[in-house]
Amino acid sequence: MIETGTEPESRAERKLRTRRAILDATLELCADSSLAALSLRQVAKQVGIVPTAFYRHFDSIESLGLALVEESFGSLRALFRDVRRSAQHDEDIVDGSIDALVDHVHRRRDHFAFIARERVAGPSSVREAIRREIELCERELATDLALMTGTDVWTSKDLRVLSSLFVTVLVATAEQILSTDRSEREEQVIAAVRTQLRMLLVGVYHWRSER
Amino acid sequence: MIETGTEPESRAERKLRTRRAILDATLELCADSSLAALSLRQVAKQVGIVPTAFYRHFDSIESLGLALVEESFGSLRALFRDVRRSAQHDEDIVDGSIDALVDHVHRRRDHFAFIARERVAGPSSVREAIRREIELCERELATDLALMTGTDVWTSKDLRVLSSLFVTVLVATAEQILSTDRSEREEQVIAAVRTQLRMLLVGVYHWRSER
DNA sequence: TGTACATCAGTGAACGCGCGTTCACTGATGTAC
DNA sequence: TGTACATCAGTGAACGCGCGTTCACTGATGTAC
Repeated sequence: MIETGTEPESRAERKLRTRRAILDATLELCADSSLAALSLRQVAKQVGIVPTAFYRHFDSIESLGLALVEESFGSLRALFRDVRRSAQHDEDIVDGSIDALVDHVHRRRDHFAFIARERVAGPSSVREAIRREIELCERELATDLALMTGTDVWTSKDLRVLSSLFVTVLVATAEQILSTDRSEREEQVIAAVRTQLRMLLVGVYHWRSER
Repeated sequence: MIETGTEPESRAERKLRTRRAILDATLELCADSSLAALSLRQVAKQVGIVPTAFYRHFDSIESLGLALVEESFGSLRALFRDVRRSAQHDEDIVDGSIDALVDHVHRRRDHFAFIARERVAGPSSVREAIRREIELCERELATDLALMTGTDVWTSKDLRVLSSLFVTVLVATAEQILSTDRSEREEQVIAAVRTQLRMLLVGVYHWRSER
């Protein structure tokens, strides 16, 4: 088979491209409102297909939401990987983690905004899916923390509780960065979080688990 | 004027009662979906008035949302008052604060659920109003903390940052309690938060502000 | 106290609009021979 | 390679429905005299 300059697109490829366009259009529209307030027709219009063509890709807006949860947690896992990496290599764990967080929120603002919103306002199946993913992140972080601390001082239960607190602070910080328009204000948010994590680390340093 | 057994209701009183019914109906309907997904007609139907009568009380669903923010922060301020009281009188600040939080979330579940959701998913004016109220809470808490700690050790800036961290944890805890259906799971959440606050307090105890 | 008029919370018909979903279809792409 | 048929992403008309908002209204309550 002789290859011509422009590759013809197969049917499967075209379908994937449309699916991609639906996901992107939904993220874009969700920047303003929540999934629950989004209509199938709005999405179709944004994509440039007829409303009924939507059904070739998703059953409903809700199942589209579940697909977006899966996709968005790609970004979040990448963030956690970077935070972990910074904890191992950087001289300052706090600054490294915050830099990673800020960087990821800026780069995939759409994913973070989607998760932040649908985490509390989405359809219950979407909320549950997000809750599950966040718990997974907490467990992974607890495993990493176990390697960094002595198990003689920290029980696995306390590690789990600590990692949950870290995740809470990270989520809250991401939300604050998202709702911050002026970059001057963002500097303040970052400085505040830096201090908060330092306070927390002082507590961690002196903590002894009851056993 | 001779008083009869059943007091006749004045026009103003009736109007207030309908307004109350609209606010209650909205809180009830918001338990399932967000304000943005709520229609004026659904609210009117729940109240038992004709859709157009809604306009006698509110311009739009959005201004109704702003009224609910104001009302809901009545509950939250009461919570903060109780947390403050427990901090002064109880032998254990952490347990006292958590008890107050759990109690308030149970008693005004509707208000807390409304704020938790609309804080991120509501119309932008509602989000801003909630943001403002939460900042107010943080400032009040910082003032209280100033009385409890020596200002020689804590700068006012650090107190503000610390109170922001406390509020973040309280908000996250309220959200977790709200999304917890089984009471067994709630016990776990409470136990985890208790440990988290203790870790944080250890940090606070050893903290020295840079100056 | 009685009367005449003003106020205004709530009514009900009507409007044009966007919604999700159905259905039969088109025509390019893929496959079997 | 050529042909005949199958697949299926996307089309377009149509449906009944709930939406926000307009408008003229009703009739009980309130007020001025």
